Amino acid sequence: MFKLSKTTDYGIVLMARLASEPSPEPQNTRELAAGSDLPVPMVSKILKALAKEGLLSSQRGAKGGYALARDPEELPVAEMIRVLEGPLALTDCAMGPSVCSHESACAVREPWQQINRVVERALESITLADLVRSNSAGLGATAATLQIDRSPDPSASPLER
Amino acid sequence: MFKLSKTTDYGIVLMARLASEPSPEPQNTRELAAGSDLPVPMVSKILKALAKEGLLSSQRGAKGGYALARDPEELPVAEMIRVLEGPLALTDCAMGPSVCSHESACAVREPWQQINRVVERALESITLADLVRSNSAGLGATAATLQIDRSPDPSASPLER
DNA sequence: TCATATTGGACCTATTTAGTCCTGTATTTA
DNA sequence: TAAATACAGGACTAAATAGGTCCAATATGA
Repeated sequence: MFKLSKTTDYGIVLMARLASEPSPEPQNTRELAAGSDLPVPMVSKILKALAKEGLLSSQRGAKGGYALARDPEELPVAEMIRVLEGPLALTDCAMGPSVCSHESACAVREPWQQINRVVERALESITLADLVRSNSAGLGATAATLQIDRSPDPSASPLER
Repeated sequence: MFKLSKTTDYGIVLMARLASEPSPEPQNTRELAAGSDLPVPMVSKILKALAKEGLLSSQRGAKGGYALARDPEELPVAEMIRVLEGPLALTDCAMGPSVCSHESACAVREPWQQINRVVERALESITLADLVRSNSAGLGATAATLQIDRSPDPSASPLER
């Protein structure tokens, strides 16, 4: 259905919550679940995954919990999706060579990879910090606009990475 | 897994094939399946769906088959995805109001909708004609670059719709 | 030592996806 | 008009994935 899984959706919500309430104390699973109105076991599973992949730091035992392991400004949405969802590939051929069996005969491989890059770059350019910022303040006013630049000179795009 | 279904993938490949070999004669299911190295029943199912939604015109009987119903220049990738895959919504909240039960409590609804718009616009700006063009010729050289424009003045984006 | 919390894993179920098959109907051609 | 061709519209199945639960083990603080 071309949408993110609940796991990813919830995961990003949880990360955003951690980013919006910065505190030295880690927050535990129950607190986070309650604050987001999500089932505890599900939240637990997701937090474990995020910690395993290094996006969260975890502390065990009493007073333990989870905290952001990285600067929200430096954590793109794309990376959270990759961790929770797998590689960012709209089609098989975007994952790499010789993944798709129809590769050699396929007429639209090139353009698909291009589309994939466009989407990926969009998700790469938005950080966790952007998510919580636009919420509390009003970045909603500064609309994010997209443009596909077909000019051969890529230096025209200031945000290109 | 944040990727398109096979149905959508195959569907766009088939559309591209029809666009790249423009002919007054409609092409039938078997021809299209053979040319794309895909199973006939699957191709049949997809073509039926595309015809039902008005993206292909169909002709029954001997010498029948399918043909493009619309100008490839005016057919964005986004629309093909919508027809085959459903609404273009990365998260529930992007589909519309009161679809997601967590809506009122959710802290990241706004930014998600923004991200969704960015991706959607990217897919909206690439047409079926672009797909077949970049293949045969070499639009691969004219790299599609993306930029998220955070300036409050949207008139800076020439391709904005 | 006890209560608290993460870790790692197994496990189950409902939904979706991919793919097949069959019957009916329209159209062309001989 | 009869036969062959090809789409239309279903129902149907198997496999994969997603969503969600639960438990035993380990680490930590009081």
